[in-house]
Amino acid sequence: MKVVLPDNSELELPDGATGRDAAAAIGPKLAEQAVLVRSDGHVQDLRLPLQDGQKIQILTTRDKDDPDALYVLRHSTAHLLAEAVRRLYPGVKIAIGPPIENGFYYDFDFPEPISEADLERIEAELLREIAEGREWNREEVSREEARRRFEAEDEPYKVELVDTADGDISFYTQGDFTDLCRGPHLQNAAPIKAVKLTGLAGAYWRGDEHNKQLTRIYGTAFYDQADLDAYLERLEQARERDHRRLGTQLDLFHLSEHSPGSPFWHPKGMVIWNELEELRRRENQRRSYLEVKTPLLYDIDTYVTSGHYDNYAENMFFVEQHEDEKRLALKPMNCPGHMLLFGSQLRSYRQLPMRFAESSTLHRDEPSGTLHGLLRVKHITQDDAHIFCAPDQIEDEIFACLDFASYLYDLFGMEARFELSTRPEKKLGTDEEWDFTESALRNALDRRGIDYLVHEGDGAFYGPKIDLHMTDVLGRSWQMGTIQLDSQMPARFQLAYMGADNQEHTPYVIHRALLGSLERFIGILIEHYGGEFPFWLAPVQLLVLPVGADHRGAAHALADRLREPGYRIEVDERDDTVDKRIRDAELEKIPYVIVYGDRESDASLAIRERHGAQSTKSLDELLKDLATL
RNA sequence: GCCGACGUAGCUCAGCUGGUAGAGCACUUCACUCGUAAUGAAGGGGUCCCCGGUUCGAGUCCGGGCGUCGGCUCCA
Repeated sequence: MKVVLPDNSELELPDGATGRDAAAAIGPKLAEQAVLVRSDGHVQDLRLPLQDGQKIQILTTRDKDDPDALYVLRHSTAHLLAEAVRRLYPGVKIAIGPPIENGFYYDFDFPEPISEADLERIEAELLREIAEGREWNREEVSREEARRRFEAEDEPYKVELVDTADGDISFYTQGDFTDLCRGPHLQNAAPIKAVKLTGLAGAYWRGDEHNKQLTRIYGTAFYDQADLDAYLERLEQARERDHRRLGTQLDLFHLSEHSPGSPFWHPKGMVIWNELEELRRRENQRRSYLEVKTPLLYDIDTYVTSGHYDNYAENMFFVEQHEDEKRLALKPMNCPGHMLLFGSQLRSYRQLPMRFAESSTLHRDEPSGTLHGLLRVKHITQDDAHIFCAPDQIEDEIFACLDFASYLYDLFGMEARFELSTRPEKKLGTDEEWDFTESALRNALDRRGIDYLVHEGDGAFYGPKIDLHMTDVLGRSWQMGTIQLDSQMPARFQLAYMGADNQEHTPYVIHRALLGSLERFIGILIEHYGGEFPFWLAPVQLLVLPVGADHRGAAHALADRLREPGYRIEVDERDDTVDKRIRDAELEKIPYVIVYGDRESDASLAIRERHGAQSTKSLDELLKDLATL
């Protein structure tokens, strides 16, 4: 048989030859360094036979940055971790240990809890294994055989995995440790040149909080110590951009135990907030949204009608009342208020689509342990809107929302990921209704030319949705905007509009927030820009820096001239050196510094941009240039 | 909510096996009046997260609570 190599040459091999045989046929060095076979984008274990005519690429330890090569390396390291843990902690049960982005983990059920201090000795044991040398052997076994072996070893999690695994079952063995695994794996442990155990966490078996919580050990591995060092260095740099750090450094906001999950916005942070609010208001207005304001508190009956009382009560804040008063709760979402507003008058089909926009404050009592800087808060302000429309208007309205969202994210140079979630198992409405609403969303996405992921079964019980996701500086994904189609809530509130047929009809409603919560959006925005906001968002846009005390008067006069058209400008007349004040302006990430001394006049200003680029401009030129930003 | 860690000056952090708290930056004052990333000196500043316990004595040890961080689950 023949296989095709990356340069399109053909390699003649005996029938049944494996990837390793192919590597050996090419050269002994390649055979030694090979880590896996890649074929049409799929990874394949070196130990598996090749097919006649198969196109193959043999990855080696030299492909040290290749994601597939790293994946295999880390997968094998996870097995070594399990071997080490089992040796050090008799009675431990092993669960599952896959490679993940940037590393791997393995889940264990320890007889006694362990703490981070244990990681050190586990890591030492793991390194010892590598130094000692390990080779992996692959074998295929029957389901019965696999089950028998894990039962004999008293590994209940593995037994469960065998029972639910589909396809053939394979085992990988290194040293005296055998694990159920699909592979592929390294030939031996020699290529693992750098390992670090990075963390310890609880994780529910099979990701279900009703199951037992296991102990997860995270780690990472590389083909080269320098790559591990570089990775840790990158992590350190990412922390520099963390919005929590920058929020303090740039004096934008702070969080306090006096009100967990509710940011205190400082004057400079508020500038960004207000600019976003202005953007929201202006763009909503351009798209015929109608701004409204609805109450923060509602009686329980309202939440019973909306369904929040039954489905969301544990996330809501209830207000203590005098005994003779109605019980009230803070709104966790704007929809009930907008339903009541729509229902307060008789509506005609001629008014549809009717788009109510509001960005008032929402409160959600998030589970402790889930709060996270600005990215997960209890005090939420969405750029929210509810669009009431007739069935034949849904697709166009969804399209317009998608278009609007793309406009906003483009404005910031952000790339959001779009994700469509379809009907869940527990749902209201018929399959025909879901067919109709899901296809409206898909059509709108396709028409707008948006690539999207599909999460089958992840929709809300009342309708399908499209979510927008962004990634924070540490690689974690956060939901930003959401566009949800709902046929249930209008009916629950008995909303109706008079149709052309003089009959009452129930409108559909689209719940949509595009930036999502302003708190979260600003958090992501801070990290996106690393604190270096574009001119229009910068809390302080220009700083005038008088060289000596004699120049203070002129500096203030200049600042007044620039403040007039609305620019945010400050004068730094502290008794410090120019160097010192330049440095502070740089740390504050102010876009423009104007140094003003004996050499300057309105006809000739010394402008310094962030990072040091200098130029000379007249005041008129400067004003003209700023107007284009 | 769950697992693990952490909580010391405005910020970043040090404080060994228990003996009554420290640095850098920031702040104030003084001198210097300065040309594109830190001028020098002096000074002020702390219920060591909270409550309880052990102890002659707790920032340090133990228990509980609150908050934060890394994950899990859940969510914008």
